[in-house]
Amino acid sequence: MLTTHSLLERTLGHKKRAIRKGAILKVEGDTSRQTFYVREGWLAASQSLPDGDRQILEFVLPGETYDPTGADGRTSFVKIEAPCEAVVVAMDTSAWTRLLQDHPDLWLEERRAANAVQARRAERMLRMGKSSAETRIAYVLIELYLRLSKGEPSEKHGFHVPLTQKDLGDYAGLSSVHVCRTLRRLSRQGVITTGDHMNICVHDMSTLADLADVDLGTLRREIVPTSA
Amino acid sequence: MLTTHSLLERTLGHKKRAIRKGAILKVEGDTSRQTFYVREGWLAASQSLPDGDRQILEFVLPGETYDPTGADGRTSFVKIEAPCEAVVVAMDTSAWTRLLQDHPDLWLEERRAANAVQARRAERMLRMGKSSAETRIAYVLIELYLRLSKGEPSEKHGFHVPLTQKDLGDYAGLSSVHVCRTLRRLSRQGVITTGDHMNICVHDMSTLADLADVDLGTLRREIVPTSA
DNA sequence: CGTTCAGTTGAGTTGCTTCAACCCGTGTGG
DNA sequence: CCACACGGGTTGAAGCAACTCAACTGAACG
Repeated sequence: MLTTHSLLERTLGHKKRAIRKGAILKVEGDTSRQTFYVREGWLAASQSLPDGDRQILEFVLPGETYDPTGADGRTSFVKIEAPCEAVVVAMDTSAWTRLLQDHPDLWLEERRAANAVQARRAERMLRMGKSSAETRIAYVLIELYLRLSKGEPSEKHGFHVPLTQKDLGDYAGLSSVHVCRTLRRLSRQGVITTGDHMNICVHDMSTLADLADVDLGTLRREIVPTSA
Repeated sequence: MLTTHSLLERTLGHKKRAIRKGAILKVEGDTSRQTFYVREGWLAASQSLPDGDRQILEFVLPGETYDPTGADGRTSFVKIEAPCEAVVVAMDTSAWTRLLQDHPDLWLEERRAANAVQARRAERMLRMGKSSAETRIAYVLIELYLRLSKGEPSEKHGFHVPLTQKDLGDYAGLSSVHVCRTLRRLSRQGVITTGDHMNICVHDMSTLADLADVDLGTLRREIVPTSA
């Protein structure tokens, strides 16, 4: 089975670039038509209001690609930055598109990944529109956990989130102060513990799932692309 | 130029179905793998919380297609309903996918449409996360106006929204009561007037754009697919 | 040892929600 | 033909969740 990963490792691996924390890979409104593939670390795709408020639309995790092209096929309207150190491959979108058209397997895989992105945004929007801060944070933690553990459930449910609480707030639609309060409340309830630098350990996954209004199995099938 | 519209009108037109207002075309979690093409009227793709709260993710307008497939390639996790009378073509997603692979033009067109969907969700999420009710409503009105007028700016800026205020609220992330208050405020300010059954007329598009934190030209290029 | 950056916590404010009442146009059945 | 119910819109009042502002802590770093 040809996967995005194996193909890119073979053919484009030499183009990889190390990215510093806080680096901006692409600004809103430029026309360079790049598609990004993340090998290590995370990227954040965000959009901002004139007053500077930022909404993070998507985190791009290791092994994922992100094509920020807008509806005119030329311009990208999102900003892409690195919330932590990362290693990425930046490739020309038209080359990438040709590659996809030549490899139906790959195309299907990317189509599913795109569906997963849609589904994640949908779930997050649902909670941004209708749910409390506790539900939003619980959902975001579960989403990240599922994506990071890619269907291989670990025993400890511990994972590292290489983000500040401000970043997390910009993803969940909350202020950093309220992210802090909400994490503290979850931790006081014994659902999670937080370690240094946003190391999060989930102690009671089923309570967290309840808080997030989520069925774990269903959500996994919905938002984590299956390579099957 | 082969377009989705012309192709579907020729080959699939006979499969069209008339849909009654309030009809549910697809429930959350089914596996029927249908892609919808809307000829007349609107469809709404929504997702709900266990307690019944609903978030409308996308309106599907005449001439648009919508594929609700999730990340596992089988199941759809969104509900699709008709907020008003509609005429749609429901086709098998795998047939549709084959069609796309056989027609690169079509594929590109749909890819751009998908990019536009992403961009619209991004803009809406940005405002749901960071903006006031006034901004959210102003944005939604402009989004719908741009999509309905498809790059052909009309003089009068009047258009019909076949939705209840509850529907609009479920789209913008507000209660129906607050949608009402916000529309009244906009109308008191002279920016819009509202007629019977949600006939909306924008009198001061530039003020509305300011309220929405939007640049009209940029937004059009971003969220309205170009057939060029 | 001072500075900076992220997290934590308290106090006060506000914007949106909920609840509830009322209006109006439409449909419907006695 | 009138009575009534119903759905959707409008408005007021009250409550609360999340925000802002601000002060403090601790860790990291030159």
